[in-house]
Amino acid sequence: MHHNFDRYLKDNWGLTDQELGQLADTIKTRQVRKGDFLLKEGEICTLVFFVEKGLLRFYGLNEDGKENILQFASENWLVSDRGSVYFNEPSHFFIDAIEDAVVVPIDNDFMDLISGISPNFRKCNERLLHNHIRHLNRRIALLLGASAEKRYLHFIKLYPDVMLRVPQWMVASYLGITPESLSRVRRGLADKNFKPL
Amino acid sequence: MHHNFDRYLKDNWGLTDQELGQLADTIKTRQVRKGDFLLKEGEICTLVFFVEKGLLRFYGLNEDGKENILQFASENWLVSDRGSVYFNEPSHFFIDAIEDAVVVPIDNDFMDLISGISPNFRKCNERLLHNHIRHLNRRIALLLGASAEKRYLHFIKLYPDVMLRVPQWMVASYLGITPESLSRVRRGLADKNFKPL
DNA sequence: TTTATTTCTTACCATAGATCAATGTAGGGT
DNA sequence: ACCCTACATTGATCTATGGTAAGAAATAAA
Repeated sequence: MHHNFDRYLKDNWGLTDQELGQLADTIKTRQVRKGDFLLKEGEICTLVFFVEKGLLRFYGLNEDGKENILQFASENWLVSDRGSVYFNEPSHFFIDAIEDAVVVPIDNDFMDLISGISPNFRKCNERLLHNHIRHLNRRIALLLGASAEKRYLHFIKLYPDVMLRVPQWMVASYLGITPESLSRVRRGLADKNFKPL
Repeated sequence: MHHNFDRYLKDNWGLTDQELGQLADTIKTRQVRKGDFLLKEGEICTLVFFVEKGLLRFYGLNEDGKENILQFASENWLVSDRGSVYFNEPSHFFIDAIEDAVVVPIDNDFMDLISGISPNFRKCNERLLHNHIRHLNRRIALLLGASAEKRYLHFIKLYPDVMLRVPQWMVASYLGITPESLSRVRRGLADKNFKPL
């Protein structure tokens, strides 16, 4: 089962139905249960994961052992330590499942296969990378210059769906604050009669 | 004068001397004086700048009008709002010169030209993008989980050269703290007999 | 040189967010 | 129903960093 991935290949990587047919056999899915790891610190990340269903997180540990969530990935997102994949280096990060999930693991062979089959795959991939960079830049700008409340408001506007599916302490971790602080931020907003959704 | 850029084309974008010859005419340089802007908020960024000489900064303004420096770029670095270039969107950022500088502006035509000439240009560019993403991820992880002092120590280890060429308040802006705080952090380190360099 | 201008430091106080501890609440399993 | 575990809230206090203001030091300008 990988309908989402098929659609993704068409919409984002510019494959035709016919090209898709050629790949059908090579596409496997992988079941992941809540809490399972797809990547641990120190390992070399060899795969990019497409999220067919469920919700994953990409995070690191700081020196005090606290988790810092860099990215959430729900349906139709990619998640990976691209640096580790590309440079064959041990990763500093973890990937695990927040909900039971189904992912499509994409390895370099598969990438080569696609780029052989589909002429504009490389361009589409480049577009993804640029988009990724754009998001990271925005995130950095917010971390540098915006208060916890502003970052929270930005987050729920950008990822309202994720917001509803992850525990609050993970949102806090993504925002770079403690769960207690996030709770107070929310309280503050509620007092100013702010209505999420 | 663009020796650095020529070497860069060979070392990082895999061009041969011969291929380089074909491009020679199309490569122009641009003088920039301290304080001059290469990009302002609201403009669509159409160029990627290679820094032949000098030092630039890439930064944004938060709602209070405070500058948040996302990146410094000294000799042999690229600087640009890639998101704006790629998606033809108005940029949220500024690029200006911290020192008098010489840059090589790279437009999309030039990119197309290179990718026509050099077979492995696309791969090399992809490598750059991945490297960029890797840096941004590390930066985010630090902003989420490390103290001002840790971030500062990381910065001077990673960019000792930049450290010596920019005013301290810009380093502070890069770290996401005030100049006063950075001054105190440095004092604290000095008291613990920390010796930079 | 003298005078401006910018940058850096220091001292004092303010505040956002952290930490610790207690309580509340909801869902799952038995 | 009960207990258990995970999560969220709240209060009290603490700490890192921010804000302000003043002065020192460096740099540029006159």
